[in-house]
Amino acid sequence: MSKQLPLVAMDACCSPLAREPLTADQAAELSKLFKAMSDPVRLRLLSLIASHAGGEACVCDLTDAFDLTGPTISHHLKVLRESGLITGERRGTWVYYRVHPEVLARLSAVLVPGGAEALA
Amino acid sequence: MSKQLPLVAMDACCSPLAREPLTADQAAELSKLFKAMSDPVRLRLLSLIASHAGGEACVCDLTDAFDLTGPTISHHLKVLRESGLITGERRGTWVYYRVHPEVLARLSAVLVPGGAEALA
DNA sequence: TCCTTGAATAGATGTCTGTCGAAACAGGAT
DNA sequence: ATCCTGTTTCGACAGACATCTATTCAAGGA
Repeated sequence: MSKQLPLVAMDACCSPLAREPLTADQAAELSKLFKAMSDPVRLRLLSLIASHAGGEACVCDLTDAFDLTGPTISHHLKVLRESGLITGERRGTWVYYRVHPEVLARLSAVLVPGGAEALA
Repeated sequence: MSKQLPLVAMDACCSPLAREPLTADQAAELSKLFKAMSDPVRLRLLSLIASHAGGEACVCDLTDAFDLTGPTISHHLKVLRESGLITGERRGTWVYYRVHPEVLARLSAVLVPGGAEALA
């Protein structure tokens, strides 16, 4: 549980969608992030974690918010983790997740012209 | 070809992901947009259209940029159209597409805390 | 009118993905 | 050591999706 840092969105980051055509590689990288967020459950998970007090939430909190089994939630968390959007850390019995705000920020910047400057 | 205006992203728009948990409905709407952008080809199409001179591109320009058949490109354009991200207009022989920048902007705003203000 | 070209639709197919139940793993408590 | 609870992994299955070929529709030009 240590190699899922923001490997993505580092080079495919800073050129807004509308400034010049994405290369195939950039598009492939970005699409992974969007795909991770293309599921309603994962979006709510992301939002639950991001908006939770202290910036982190334990899996137990998350599971209760859905009519889904534990394994399904765990699967979605894994997708978010492997996309670099969140990280999970085990502390004792529970596992706590927190978001990587930089990744969200970069993604946000890609969508709007001049969005890259907002990161500086 | 007229009812695919920004039906989405109008009410699920303005509360950043990290401020409060998304409702199931908001997540469902947003996920449609992200799903539309979760394909590399569609991302490149979006970028090609958005960055094209005059803010619009005809299908013929787009098709040449990929090793894909016409119907496949047409399919992807339809997905983007039905998600409200682009609109298409026929002028004579060719069909021209352009993006809806507001939708991209709202999406961008959802991702970052305080992003909603950037729209005002 | 007919033919040609650009674009969309229809149908088919192989792959990916969201979900589940069952089982395995990790820590703490008894 | 043994159980109990929280979390992840495994295997399976139904539905969704990207792509293709063949066909159809739209608009001009001969």
